[in-house]
This record gives sequence, structure tokens and C-alpha cells, in this order.
Amino acid sequence: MYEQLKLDNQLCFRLYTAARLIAGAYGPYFETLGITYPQYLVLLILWEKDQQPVNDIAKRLYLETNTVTPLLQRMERQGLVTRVKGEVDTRQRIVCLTEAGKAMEEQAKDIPNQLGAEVVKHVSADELKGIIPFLDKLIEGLRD
Amino acid sequence: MYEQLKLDNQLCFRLYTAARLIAGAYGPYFETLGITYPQYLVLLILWEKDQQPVNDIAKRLYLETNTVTPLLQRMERQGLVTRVKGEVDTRQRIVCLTEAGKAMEEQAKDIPNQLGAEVVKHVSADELKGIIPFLDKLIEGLRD
DNA sequence: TCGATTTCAGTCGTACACGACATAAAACAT
DNA sequence: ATGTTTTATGTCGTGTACGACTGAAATCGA
Repeated sequence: MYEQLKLDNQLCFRLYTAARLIAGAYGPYFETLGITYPQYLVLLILWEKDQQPVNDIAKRLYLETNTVTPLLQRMERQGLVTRVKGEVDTRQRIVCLTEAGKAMEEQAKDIPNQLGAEVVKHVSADELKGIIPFLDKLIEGLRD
Repeated sequence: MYEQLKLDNQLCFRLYTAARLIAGAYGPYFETLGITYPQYLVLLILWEKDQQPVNDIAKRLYLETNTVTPLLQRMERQGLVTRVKGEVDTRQRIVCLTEAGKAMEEQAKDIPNQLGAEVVKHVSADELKGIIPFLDKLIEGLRD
């Protein structure tokens, strides 16, 4: 039995599990809104700045375009966004919020704090603050 | 623009991204072995203790059985495990390593350290140590 | 300027991940 | 003992994720 092969010694497993469980904790909120976690991330990006090409959204999420494209197509079917041909660069597809997509920001604005309250039951806000730079360095380092 | 809705203020997005990027960093190693990241986790569990029912594996990974079952079926097709009916409780399916599955432990034993060396290029080993209890508390709290 | 290269978005195939549901077997209650 | 409930596993449908690849458009290079 190699010590380094124990599941409990794997940082990666903890990250993978924590990410899934937190996404799961968002579940009830997203169900109400009729969206999923990755769709929520796309909305966050578009609420910050509307009308972005697929590529910018994908890069921001560190996802491949072949993941983001179907995701956006589903969001378009649900009436949250539209995808219009770029005028300057016709290869691009510019993703724009619909009125329904814009309106959802009001519905979503309390979600982070409610989730935060849930999380802080288990870990202190200070610990939470400490984790952020660590994850940022990790992400930056593995970005490729 | 609600401050709490900025992507950069979301802990969850960092966890989600870090988990995906680390799993991606494992990619080349797994490709050599012909397995995936979740399959690797199952192998870790079985290398610790062979012959476990589906449910124990699922609980250990915090996954649903309807995720683990197909995963095990694929691993069976690849000749890494067998799934035999439980003798005490015939509802159970006991998952057993094949010789190929056991042999893979030798092939995998250096992966964690090699990955660790990669990660430590970007974050110190101390920071890494500090993150573990945080993630454990988070996971325990959200376990449900 | 025009052929080679790169970039943008997309399709396709495979593998998770999970909610809803199904089925059989074990455990429980009366 | 037998009907009810719970448990273990599984199927099915939907939605990510990503590698390999494609087609069209922009860019680059000689």
C-alpha cells in the first residue's frame, strides 16, 4: 500500500468533491430560476458586460468553446440570450442578454449571500478569505 | 451591478475551476494508463481495500450510485474490475480488482508525487497543507 | 496580393453527474 | 408469517466537459 495513493491524501479529490457539493448547494436556487450552475456562470459574465463573443466567455470560464457553444444554444432556446453574428469579425458570435436574461439578475442577487451564510456555518469567513489567493495561484499556474 | 454577483467574487467558481484544471493536469498520466480521473479514484479505493460493494464506493466518493454503476461497468469492460453478486446480501454487487487492475497500482504509484511537484511550482507545500482542513470542513458541512 | 496559417465557432463521440424512477431483496412490524 | 417499508443497484433522460476534427473567415508572409 503506497501512502501517496490513499484517497484521503489527494488534494485533487477534495477540490473535486468540494466543488460538486457547493454546486449541489446552489441546486435549489437554480431550480427555482430554471438554470444550471454553468449557465449561472455565463449569466454572471454577461451581467458584468453584455454582448461578448463566445470565445471571451469560454476563456473567462477556462472552458473549451465546444463546451460553451451547446450551453449557449440551450440558453438561447430558454430565451435567456441571443447569439448574433459579429459585425466586425463575422466569424464571431456575439452573445447578448434578452430581457428575461437581464431580469434574472434581480432574482439572483441574493443567492451568493444566502449560499455564503450556509458555507460560513461550517468554515469561518477568515479561513474562506485565506483560501482565495491559494486557489488563484493554483488556477493561474495550471492555466496553460 | 451587484458586487456579490461578480464572477471573481465566487469561491465556488474557483473550486470548480481548480478541480477541473488539476484533473486536466492528470490527463497525460491517465491517458497512458487508459483510464479517467473518476476511474482512478475508484482504483485508489479498491487498492486500499479490495472487494467492496457499489454503495461503499459511491459513499466514499460522495457520488450517487447511478453515477458509479456505469463507471464500474466501463471499468469491467476494460478488464480492470469484476462485479460479482454479494453472497450475504444478494442485492449487493461486490467490486473486485482483476489482475490488470491490481497491476496498475505499480504503474500509478509515482503519479501523485509527479503531480505534487507540478503543483508545488505554483503554491508552497505549506499553503497546500493549510488548505486541506478547510476543504475537509467544507465537505463535511455540505455532505448532507 | 495571394497562398499558407491561424482563429472562431461548431459538430461528433465518449465519459461523467444527477434527478426521477424501477425492481428485487432484505429488514421490519404486527 | 406476511404485508409494508427500506435498501441496493440499476435504467433513462438531460446537461456538462473535452479531445478530435471541420469549415469559414481573418491574418500573416513573401
